[in-house]
Amino acid sequence: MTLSYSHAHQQGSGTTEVVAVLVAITEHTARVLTVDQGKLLPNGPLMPLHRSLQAGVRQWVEEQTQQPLGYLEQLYTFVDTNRRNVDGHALVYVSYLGLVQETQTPKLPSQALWRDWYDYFPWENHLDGAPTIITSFIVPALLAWAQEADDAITQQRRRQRIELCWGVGDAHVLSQQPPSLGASAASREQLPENKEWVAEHVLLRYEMLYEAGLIPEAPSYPPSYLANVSTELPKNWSQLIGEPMYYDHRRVIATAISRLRAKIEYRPLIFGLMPEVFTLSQLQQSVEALSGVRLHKQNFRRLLEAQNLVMETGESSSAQRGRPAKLYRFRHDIELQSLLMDSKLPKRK
Amino acid sequence: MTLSYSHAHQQGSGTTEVVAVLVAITEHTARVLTVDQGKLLPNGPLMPLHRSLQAGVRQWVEEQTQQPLGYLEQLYTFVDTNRRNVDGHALVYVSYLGLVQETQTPKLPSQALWRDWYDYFPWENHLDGAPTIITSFIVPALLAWAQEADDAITQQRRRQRIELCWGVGDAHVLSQQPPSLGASAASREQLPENKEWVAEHVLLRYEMLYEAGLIPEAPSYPPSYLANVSTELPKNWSQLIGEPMYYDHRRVIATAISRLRAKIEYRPLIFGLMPEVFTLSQLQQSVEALSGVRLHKQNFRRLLEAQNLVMETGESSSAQRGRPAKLYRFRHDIELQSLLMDSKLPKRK
DNA sequence: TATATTTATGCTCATTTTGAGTCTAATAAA
DNA sequence: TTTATTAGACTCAAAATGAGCATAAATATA
Repeated sequence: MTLSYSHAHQQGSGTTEVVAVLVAITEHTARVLTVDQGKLLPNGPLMPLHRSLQAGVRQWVEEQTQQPLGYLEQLYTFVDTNRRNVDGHALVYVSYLGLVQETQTPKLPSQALWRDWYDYFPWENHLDGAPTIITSFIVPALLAWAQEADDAITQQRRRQRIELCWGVGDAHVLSQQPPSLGASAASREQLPENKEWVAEHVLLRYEMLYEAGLIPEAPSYPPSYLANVSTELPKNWSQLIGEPMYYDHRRVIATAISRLRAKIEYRPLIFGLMPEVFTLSQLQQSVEALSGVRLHKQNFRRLLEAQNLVMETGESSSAQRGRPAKLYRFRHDIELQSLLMDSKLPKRK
Repeated sequence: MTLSYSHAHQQGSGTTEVVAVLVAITEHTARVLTVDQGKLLPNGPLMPLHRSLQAGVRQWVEEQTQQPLGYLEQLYTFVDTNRRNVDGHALVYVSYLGLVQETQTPKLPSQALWRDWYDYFPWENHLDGAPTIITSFIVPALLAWAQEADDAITQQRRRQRIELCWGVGDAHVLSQQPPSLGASAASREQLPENKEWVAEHVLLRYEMLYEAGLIPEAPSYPPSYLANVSTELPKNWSQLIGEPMYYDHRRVIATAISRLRAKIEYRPLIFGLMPEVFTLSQLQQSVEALSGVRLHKQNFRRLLEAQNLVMETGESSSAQRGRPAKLYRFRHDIELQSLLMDSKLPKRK
């Protein structure tokens, strides 16, 4: 692991760093801003001159990325015991989620780069259905990991976790359930009867892969237990499993996506990512880009209308092929309400 | 402000501290564990030997309070620029929420003390209806604060915030709306028509009081703007507004209550606060103690049943006066599911 | 020009969830 | 035995949800 310019400061006396996950949506794609060839998030030490953590984040982000950032929210605080200051104190880093409007993407410095966030989490993109990698490789590998546990209770618990996190059908099925009595009826029930995919469990899924040693950042990667069972990682596993990052920055992104996907369901955060005017379809596509799943169009509109968050501009857009869409803007007069009010989104289509 | 034993360590080179809000429910009352005469939360510096933040919290809490703690979750990270180490770095403190089971309350050291959390937030207890202090003092004082703003827009925004945070009737009413055309119909609508009290907005409410300079911790306390208007704080304001704490520890508790009230709606956190066996009424009372509002009994039970989180023990309890209640215990076989599954609670009665 | 294709938008309908009420059961205290 | 009190079963209307059909207004293509 090479030390990049952006964290060469770790030699000093400070032990606190801020790290930002900046999110924007361009071309219907959710992106995060990275530095150092996509291997790091914008970051910097908290310094005595900073009057708050937010101030520290804003200063470093603007310096490293020339990006004006609007909404900013604290995510989580990590400790990295592998990086210590001169006194032996471990590095503490406080992560933030920031939202950037599509239009506000000016000249970036050479080190900064917007990356599709699914480059880091390929399994989280269900816009065109569930990725095949889940059922073909991830779940089998995880089941091997479950089987590798010492006691039967841990094994069962791991299988349950796999089931709930990855929305796969009965874990019993996948873990060789003995053929039951009513053969015909039973085999019907053993069809790939998928459970629910919960979009906001991004962090749980990442942490499970990490724990199982299936991603390069994990200390136990590559996993040794696969040798004991019939499962095997494919040759191109390192591509399939997404791009690795330095330190735990990929986990920080997972935290950000989780938070964003969860919060967008009941707070109109999407405000912070849209341009001034937009069509309802664009709005929906943006939400879909974040959540990674398709939504039911009519219900999406019904909910929007009920919440009274947007207003027609009177104009319409013929940018697309079919019938021109009305243009809308957010109602800034209810800005404050929107921060407090619950505002739900429809379930997936 | 006196320096207590528990933070005499601030002279060293470390800049990171952990602070814990430990919550327990005893006698149907939600309590937090405090040290230093109820003026501080258990806290301690993060040291090089700690392998994680959690480890640091557990070590300090157990040392200062002899309290075994189960569930532990990170809350928020603050910076205190008033406290700095020898190198001039501001103190960073990471706060945690911990849940303690009622039964596990052993001998406390002399400095540790369980306190009713509504001692610090009297306005948050709506178990016997909305406290009179809200409409009689808090809201009038806040409206005076709104009026004190420079421009009309800020004034209106503040009134909106007050309305949404405190569930008071139309801000128009309280802020002298000009008499409308249909006098009789209008006066009807201007009755104390209460809006919704949102239990989980604890932090927003605390921060508004802080911003308005109405609580002792605020730098601008006591507020000067009250002289300009007819409103006046009562003599015993300092008692009415709850007990102050050192630093921002009261804000940390507000953060904890907010998180707990919000999360209990969709995660069965209440697990971590109950004894092994309990009646459904006890369970409901515990939830009510946390949320500060009464719940609809029948709907509470319906929801519990739907989620299948508890099972009958077969026995029943005649501890109370009326009909004996069946005893239940949590289903530990679905422990993991419960961490993931959504589990909602009914709205208030 | 006619027709298929796209996209936007309005409307319906069955089902589930929610809020709130009534009624019965089983005990202790009076 | 009566009364107060708490537990717990059942009902019902209103609202929210998930999923579909139908129509409108444009573009692309035959």
